Amino acid sequence: MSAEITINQTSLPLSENLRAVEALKQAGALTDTTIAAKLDGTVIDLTRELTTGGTLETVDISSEEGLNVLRHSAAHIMAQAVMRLYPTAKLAIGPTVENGFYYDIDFGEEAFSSEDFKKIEAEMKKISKKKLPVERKVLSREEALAMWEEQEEIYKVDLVRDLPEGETITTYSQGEFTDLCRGPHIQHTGRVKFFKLMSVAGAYWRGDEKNKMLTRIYATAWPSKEELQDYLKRLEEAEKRDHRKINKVMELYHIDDDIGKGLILWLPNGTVLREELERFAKEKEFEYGYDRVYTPHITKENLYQTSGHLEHYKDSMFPPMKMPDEEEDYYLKPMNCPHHHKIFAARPRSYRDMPLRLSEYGQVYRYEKSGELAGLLRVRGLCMNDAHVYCTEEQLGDEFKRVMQLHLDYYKTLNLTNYYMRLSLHDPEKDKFVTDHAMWKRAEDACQNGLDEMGLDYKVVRGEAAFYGPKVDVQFKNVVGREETNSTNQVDFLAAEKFKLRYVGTDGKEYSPVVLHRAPLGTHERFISFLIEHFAGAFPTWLAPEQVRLIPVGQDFVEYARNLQEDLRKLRIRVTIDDGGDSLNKKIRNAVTKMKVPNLLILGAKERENQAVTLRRYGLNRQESMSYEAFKAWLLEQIATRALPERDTEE
RNA sequence: GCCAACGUAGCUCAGUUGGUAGAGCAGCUGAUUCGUAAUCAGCAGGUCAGGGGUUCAAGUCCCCUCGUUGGCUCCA
Repeated sequence: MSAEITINQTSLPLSENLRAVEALKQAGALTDTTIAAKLDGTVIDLTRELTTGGTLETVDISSEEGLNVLRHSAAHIMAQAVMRLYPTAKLAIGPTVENGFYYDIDFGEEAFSSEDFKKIEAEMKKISKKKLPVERKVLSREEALAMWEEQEEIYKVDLVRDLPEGETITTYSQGEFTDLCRGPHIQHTGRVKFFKLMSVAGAYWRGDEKNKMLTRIYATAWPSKEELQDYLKRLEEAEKRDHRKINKVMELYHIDDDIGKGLILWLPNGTVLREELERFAKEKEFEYGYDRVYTPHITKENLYQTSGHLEHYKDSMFPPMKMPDEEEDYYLKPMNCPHHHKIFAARPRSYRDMPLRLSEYGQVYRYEKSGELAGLLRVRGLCMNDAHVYCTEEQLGDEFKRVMQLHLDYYKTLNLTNYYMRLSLHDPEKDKFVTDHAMWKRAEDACQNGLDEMGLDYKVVRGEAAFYGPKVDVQFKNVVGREETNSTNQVDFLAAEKFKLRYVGTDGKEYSPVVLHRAPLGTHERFISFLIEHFAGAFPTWLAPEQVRLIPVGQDFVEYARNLQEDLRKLRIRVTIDDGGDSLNKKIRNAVTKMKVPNLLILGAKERENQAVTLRRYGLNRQESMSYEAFKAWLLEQIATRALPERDTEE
């Protein structure tokens, strides 16, 4: 027996309708496993939810979940199309991901590339047109194994073998195609009409480097043509904001083959961004009671033996430098921590020194694998907004919160909101972590309580902690959807032991300090790549490589412009004059579309007579005439307060 | 590092079945001196990433190297 529940809107949660299902069930009217709910024309099999014993109240199929079902079904259709065209291919897994889905496939000896997308899409369209009904079957473990073994679907066999005892094994079939799947699925293949194969990539079976590399096909699917087109349009728009694209026009940095991949040459414009950020950090850190230090870029081997980095992270360090007349090797430093620890240990410390906060924009080098490098996002030479806070265990909670507050200050000034916080705790099962569980617990509580007391949202991840302690990472999603850690705040109670860090307490006895590692502004490289995309290159005045551009309407007014330029430069304003032969229109166009200069001053007879300027700000439609003195005051205020750009329309 | 794709002028890209390189923008020169998003004309610019091979002939086909991109793995 089967039943269908019909609702009118995709966006409407199903819980109310599900209540009705439950009522029917209790009345004994529904006993079979083929109950389906109709979701805006798309029929979804709710069997899984109904048969796994969970209460129906917990199943809230919002439109987003409906999309997932659609996409998962699209993955099946793609797999079916692939099997028709490549009968010897072996299927692995095909889950949904944000905005789409993928399927991992072993094509064996056959070469596969995006050239083949067209014929797969054509075959998928055929399958869709046939409106093949999707059927669910429950199999015993033996039946399932026998079926996949016969078809030599080795990955499916592997998957079935790994299913936990007692798990119901289900398959979904459409036409000649059957796949191992939990469901739920749409009722027939005709529901999937709007899809596009996006890219092909390699992926290790089960995500393990030692396993065979399979071919992963990424694709997207949507309920309507409009939504599909919208999505593709959004991707296109996002690509325009890609920091590598904007860099080409704004000339911020350069990577040169002769210098090496992942090694950044900062051009004058990019250097301004670095220096302004650094200035900002110095001011903030001064307010928060940090002391600045400088440390060398290389160090003797022994230091990294002490720190444990040579043991844990040797692979991502540049190889050692052999010295002709010294026995010990030198390394380029991959992090600043040990250097700062040595500053702490440079003289005896007392509780009166605590908390000691040492900060540095520290240059480090990491030998990232070549395939992992990406523009400014992943590089081999990076400059870190680093600092270490040495405090007593009693101070830990407050210091932790203070660091988090510093993060929030930065984000507020830069108008960053597209992030989430991730609290990484240790996994007691794994031996990667030190064994002092009481210590871990105290440190983890300090973090968690700190976050809670500050009312911050965060996600807890077990087993992601550093080997020396728990941490809070702030994850940002960049414009093309890649998620990266941009800031970090880590508790370290191992450093004291390793580096023999001690302070004398009020009772004259020696104690170990707790160390906080923190980098709210991450590294210049990654943070700036993120800022370029965040502002789409149209930086606030305080950060903009070019803060003001003077545009005389004709040659007669160049001299007036020069006078203003000279005056503004005395105020440390980054100002240029466009005195070229272009038309006024062209000059404005250049200033707006290329460097996205936040402030343009149009200078002609009117302005010169009144010692005035006409201000045209980036992103604002109106422009304003004012006295030069008034403009200066306004500009300095903008810079001093690190004012955010204003916009007339959402970009 | 692995899988795949790509690499033509500073940038964005054309370049048919192999017959020895082309446009727009940028640059330079000249004219224009302009009041709010591209003034006109001319000039110059390339060992087609590098190396090897097939061929009478290679930007086009094959191999290797380097680099870039999308993923995977990694990310102190």
